Amino acid sequence: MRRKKKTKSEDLIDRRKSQILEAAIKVFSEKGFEGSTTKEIAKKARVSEGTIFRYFKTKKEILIGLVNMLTEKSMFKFIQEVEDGLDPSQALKNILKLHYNMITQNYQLLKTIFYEMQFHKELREAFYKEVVSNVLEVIKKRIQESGSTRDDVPPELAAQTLLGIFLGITMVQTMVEENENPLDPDKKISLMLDIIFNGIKKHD
Amino acid sequence: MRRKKKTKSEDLIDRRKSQILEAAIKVFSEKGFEGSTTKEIAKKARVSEGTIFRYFKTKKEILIGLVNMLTEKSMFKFIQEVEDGLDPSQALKNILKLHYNMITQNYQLLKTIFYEMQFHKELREAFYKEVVSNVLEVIKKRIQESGSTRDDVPPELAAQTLLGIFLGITMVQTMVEENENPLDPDKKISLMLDIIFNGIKKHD
Amino acid sequence: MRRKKKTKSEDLIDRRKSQILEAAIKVFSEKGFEGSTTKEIAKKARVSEGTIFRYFKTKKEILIGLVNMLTEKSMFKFIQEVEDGLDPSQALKNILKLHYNMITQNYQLLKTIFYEMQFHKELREAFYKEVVSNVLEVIKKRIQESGSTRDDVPPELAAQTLLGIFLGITMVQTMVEENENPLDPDKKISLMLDIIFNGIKKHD
Amino acid sequence: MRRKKKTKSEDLIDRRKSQILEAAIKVFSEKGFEGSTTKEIAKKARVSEGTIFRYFKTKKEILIGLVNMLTEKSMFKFIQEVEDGLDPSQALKNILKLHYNMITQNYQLLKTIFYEMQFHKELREAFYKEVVSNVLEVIKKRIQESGSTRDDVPPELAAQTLLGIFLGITMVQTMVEENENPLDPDKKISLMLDIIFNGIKKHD
DNA sequence: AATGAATGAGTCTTCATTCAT
DNA sequence: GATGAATGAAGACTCATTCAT
Repeated sequence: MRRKKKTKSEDLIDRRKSQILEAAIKVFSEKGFEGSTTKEIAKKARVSEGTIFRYFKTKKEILIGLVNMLTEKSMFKFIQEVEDGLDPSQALKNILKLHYNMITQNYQLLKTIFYEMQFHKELREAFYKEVVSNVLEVIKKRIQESGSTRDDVPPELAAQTLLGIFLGITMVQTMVEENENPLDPDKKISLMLDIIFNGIKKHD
Repeated sequence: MRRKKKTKSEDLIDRRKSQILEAAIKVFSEKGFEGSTTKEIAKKARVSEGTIFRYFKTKKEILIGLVNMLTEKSMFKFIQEVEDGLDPSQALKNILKLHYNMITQNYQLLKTIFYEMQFHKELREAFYKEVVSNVLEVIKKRIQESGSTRDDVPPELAAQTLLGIFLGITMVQTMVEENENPLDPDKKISLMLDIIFNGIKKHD
Repeated sequence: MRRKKKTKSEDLIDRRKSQILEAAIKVFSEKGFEGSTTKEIAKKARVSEGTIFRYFKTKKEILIGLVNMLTEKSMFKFIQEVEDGLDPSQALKNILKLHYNMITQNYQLLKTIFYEMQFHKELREAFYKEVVSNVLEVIKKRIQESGSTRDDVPPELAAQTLLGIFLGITMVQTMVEENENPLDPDKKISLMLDIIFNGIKKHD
Repeated sequence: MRRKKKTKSEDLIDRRKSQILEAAIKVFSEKGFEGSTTKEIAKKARVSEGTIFRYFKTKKEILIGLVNMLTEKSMFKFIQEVEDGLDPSQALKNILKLHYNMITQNYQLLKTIFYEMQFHKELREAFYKEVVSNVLEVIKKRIQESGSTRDDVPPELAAQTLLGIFLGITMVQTMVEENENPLDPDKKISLMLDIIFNGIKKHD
């Protein structure tokens, strides 16, 4: 109960925090963590610099707040909401498709978070606890229950591989596309999924 | 001949540059680009701060110098030196194994380079020209000449996928391993390769 | 009305700016532009170094701000306020006397501005637009309307000559006086004016 | 004797010094004292930076060396060499014409010297002793012996005025010409001289 | 609670000067 | 004597954080 009931002032606090975090997403996405200034975040959030420090003790805390927001705003949660009844490989495809979009859409921010994780233990822990472990768990479950994966692949590794594949591919593609001509996103994702499921080897 | 013969002073310059770059690798790897100071690099390189700027006009140039070093020191070149006669999938495995080690060993630095690429065009271009395009080319060639890949997978995509898979997996594993127990690297890579070739789907 | 009414914060800004500019006058006058440090200006203005850069984006802007201050504080404007009814040569004398004092009082600063103008286009333009052109215009007008100058002297040249004479004489006198004994300023200016009007040639 | 006889090595020293000073003239003229680097002077003089400091203890000494060179190279001496028999006012005109050219030609350098004099006593003294006092003396003498100047003008002041007039006019003209169209130099100097001799007042 | 002016530690970078070769 | 690599002090400028209003 308590969880859901909030006093007015708590509400206000949350609103202010969100306001700041929304602004931070944009600024961090565009300029990275170090490249962003609290001044700019304040401006974009239409509050004063002082206010920011009322709600977040330090600049770093804003970034951590962002990670928490990611899950609260269920950017990742939806992964668990894919319907259950589906053909497993199709379900996985759906998951991955959504996942792909999410990563694509929040690519800049995620990159910043991923990067800064190296330097800030709190951030690393928050991100792992809030995001990674969930994602891995879901994927793992899906793979297992689909029953269609090879027996010699431990589900953990499969899940990690899957997540890594998506992250990495997205990164590389972003890089490549700036220099070469981009492929049709839909075709691209289909092919990637096909590769993941069937491998690149020719089967006769 | 002339190419290889260097004057004493050229040698010295190179040595100093290396000295600074080696230090920069450590510092950048540990603290990232923005988090590093030229002062600390100087200290670790056991030269004065002024000396750094004799050899690199700006801090950013150090990072670019690092990218060039990566190729010059043939961290990536070896890819082309894998013997030709091998069974193609085995050759690819060898390549990837080496590649994997390289990425693992320089993971922190690569992450920094990848990340900063967003903000520095020169770096982006240098890295793409020196590293990415080469890697992609080699992988593509290998995949093609192996003749064993599916016809419906464009080699470019396959190559990109491969590169991305390795980068992404490495990232995820680094994250995961900090929180869980690491797997045996050899087994891990074998499995990953297997996945890449054969996919995760069960074949009967 | 509105023009003159300033909000409190505008007032404060102006006060801070003035505070810094006053300090800058002293420091620049004493040590020149390059010889001055923002640190010293800050100290003399009793603000932190950071504050300086709140009000002036760069050190150079302080110098430009000084030029604007010169006119805003009507150090030069008064030239136009000399009464009109006077005997023209007397009016000019008054003008020049005031001018002389102003130049003398701000000699060091003016020298710095003059000098740095070589290297900073913005400064050159600001100074020319704000000061020189005005001065020249006024002097020219006065000379013309006095009707008492020779017809073969183009007013522009006469005006330039006048301005130059004062600047140059002030410079030389400053130099000379350090080594020899100074003359009575009033006598000096009278004589100079006389020379300018009547020339150095003996007329019988 | 000793004065004129120089050992070989003294000769060499002088040559090196000249070499450096010639370079310094160019660099200082273009970039001012603070804006110039010993590195650039060294480069232009085709010596190493270290060599510069063999011949001049400090950068400032180069500037002082330049002042001495000015007189030694008789940039100002010629003033005394104007023929004696001439009509006095014509002689003065010649002097001033030469003077004018000299100032014009070395304007940039002189400006730098003038400016830096404020901050360096040694320089100020050197310049006054070597240059100013000479010039003043000559002009004064000329004015006096011409017998054609007004009795109420003390020769010192007349001389100072003259020198100041030329310096100042040159400065102003340089400034003005950048913004407006330049006058024909010959006409300009004639007019200026005329003004100096006859004043700007109309004589009937 | 909110503001935004003020702070000052910390950054990259420059350059006169020194010194080993 | 000459070199030019190395030094390190010093400078302009930035920005997270604080605090008086």
